[in-house]
Amino acid sequence: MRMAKGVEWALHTLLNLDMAGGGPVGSSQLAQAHGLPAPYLNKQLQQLSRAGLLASTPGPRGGFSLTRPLDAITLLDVVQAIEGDADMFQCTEIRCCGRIGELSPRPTGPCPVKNAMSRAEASWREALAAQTLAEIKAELDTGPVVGEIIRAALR
Amino acid sequence: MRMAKGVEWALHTLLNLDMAGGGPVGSSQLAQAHGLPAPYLNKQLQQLSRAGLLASTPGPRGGFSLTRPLDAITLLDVVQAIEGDADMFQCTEIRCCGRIGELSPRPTGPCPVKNAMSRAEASWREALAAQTLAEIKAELDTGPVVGEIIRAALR
DNA sequence: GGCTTACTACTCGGATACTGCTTGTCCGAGTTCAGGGGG
DNA sequence: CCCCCTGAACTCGGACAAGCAGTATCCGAGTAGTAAGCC
Repeated sequence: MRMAKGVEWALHTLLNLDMAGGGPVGSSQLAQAHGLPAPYLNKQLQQLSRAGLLASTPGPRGGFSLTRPLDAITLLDVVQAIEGDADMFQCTEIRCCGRIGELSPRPTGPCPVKNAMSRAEASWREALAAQTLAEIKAELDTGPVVGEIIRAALR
Repeated sequence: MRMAKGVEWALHTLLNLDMAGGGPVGSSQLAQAHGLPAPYLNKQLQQLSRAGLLASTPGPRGGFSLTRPLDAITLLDVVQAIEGDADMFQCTEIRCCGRIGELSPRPTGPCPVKNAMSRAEASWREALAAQTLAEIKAELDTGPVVGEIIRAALR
């Protein structure tokens, strides 16, 4: 149950894109900024694009750009864009299989085990949705110099 | 980011063991109860045993038995026993790599991205720790007949 | 000199191999029980 | 009749393959910019 690395990459890349100043930035430059494999980062950015977080402009001087400010992007948006929105606990209804399944009457209500796990998962998603990238940027930002450095790294 | 099936298997098996009445039950019988592959379920039960949730008795008439009542077992105990206690978001400190890492001074505090993800994960763990298996059993239990059926399935 | 047009270079986008982990399986060490033999 | 011993069967425990999702990579489609040719 390890989260994909792409989530970490996407989060840092989104923060960098905000610093870049709005213009489109190519995936190779974004990859160089953190020493990531460019083609694979590109794949993740495409998923962010499909989710509506990024806009992609083809051609020279093209690249990816944010579609909305950081305070309108939550951690949940990014996680769902990269990982998908499937539950991490997937009930396979084993209560209906095997000898117990044969001997018991078919259950009517939903599986209580699944319910309990879903409740916990919901509070995780809630916490993710409560965090915007703007808040993270505020923790990260130590001065105007940082912006200059990132803009230089993305050149 | 899919949770291992072993968690679902372990949860149902723990509930069944409680119904069985305290005596040790072999892994093959527990597997037959839900139509699961016996050797692999055995592997999971060993992990529960190492975590202290189960006691294993070897030899004929041996098997696994609960070490404490269901109201002293939380979902978190089971998840940690099967999945391990590693964070699902693992920060690889990419902020220190690539051009940004070279141009920026080495950061002093912890990574804000990691902090934010850890906060969400903590609330997930909190929710897991707040749910005991006894509560799930209460939702599941529809009458004294069910206990009879499960005891019959484990014979 | 200005406009059109063809070309080039650069971007994204999806299709294609590779790796590590989850899943599934097997066989050996240890223990209890049962049965037979002896006292 | 009771006790001891030997054997066998059954259990857990860890070591060994297979499948699949995540990881990494490559090449093609499309577009903007540019430069040359023509009016």
